[in-house]
Amino acid sequence: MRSRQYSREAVVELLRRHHINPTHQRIEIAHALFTRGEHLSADQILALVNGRHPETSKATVYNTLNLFLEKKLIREVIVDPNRVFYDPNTEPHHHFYNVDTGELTDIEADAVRVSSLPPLPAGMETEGVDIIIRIRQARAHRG
Amino acid sequence: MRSRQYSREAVVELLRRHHINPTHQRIEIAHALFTRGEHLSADQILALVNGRHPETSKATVYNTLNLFLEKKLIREVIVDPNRVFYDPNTEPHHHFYNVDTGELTDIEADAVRVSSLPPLPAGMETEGVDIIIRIRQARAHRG
DNA sequence: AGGGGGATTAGACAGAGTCCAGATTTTGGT
DNA sequence: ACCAAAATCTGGACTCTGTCTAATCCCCCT
Repeated sequence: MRSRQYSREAVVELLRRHHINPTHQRIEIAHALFTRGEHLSADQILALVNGRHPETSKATVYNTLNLFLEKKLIREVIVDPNRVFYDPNTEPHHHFYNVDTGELTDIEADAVRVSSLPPLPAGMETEGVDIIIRIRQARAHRG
Repeated sequence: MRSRQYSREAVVELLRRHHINPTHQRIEIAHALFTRGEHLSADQILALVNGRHPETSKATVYNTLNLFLEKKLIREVIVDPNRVFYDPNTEPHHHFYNVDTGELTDIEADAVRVSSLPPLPAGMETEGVDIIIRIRQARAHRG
């Protein structure tokens, strides 16, 4: 998933597979997320897509990201109180969160084993398990 | 931790133990959190504290909660993109998050076992591990 | 060419949280 | 008790993320 290069055609294909009508803006937004392969905030995406001169409005970026979420093309990561990160990697996986820098790093799902999940409340089902390991510069390495 | 009754004196004692100067407002805010024993948002706390007539400003509620966090009297739970929840339980534990209702429920730490933590990036140390199990009404039980 | 529906837009709006400068309370020394 | 200094609290303006709305645009179909 790391920073693979996606052609515009490949992105169109990807959108189609997820039943998303591939418009210009949607292609650009998906392209930004998938070729970067990184966790990006809506703001960062807005900036990326409008690199040289404005092409896509704020409203469209938000609409599109929510559409992508709904169609399960991407995932959201809620870890920073200030903003949501969007993650092009929908495989089950977890995250390191650097509390000093705000940087997010993937942890492969099978690098962590969670045993003995507690019983769910009656009539409930699991939608997903998020594990966030908050890390920081070790004391010995700090000023 | 569930909804124990705290006297004002007990709260003052608690604050002192955490090296927090116990002012009126701080006592009221801590009292609200600890006798409820629940996850509350800043907004909910503001409303609770100002029950009958205004006593504490929004700025003070935010300042105080951040002070409590710093002094590790409480913990924050980041799970809802719209607001932060403050948790009076600082024992290691995890959460069920009902995505339909926004309700948070504790999971005792030893009800979950995480084995084989991946290696941390060099020079980093763990600050904490948050596990959030997102749950919803099971299909069979939905409309 | 004309019409219809989905997509996009700018800008107003909403809500959480921060900042600031002035007012108030607390503290400590005498 | 009194005063000054320090700490705390306050309202209100402000910022930032995200949503809403009404108008416009674009594209396909006939």
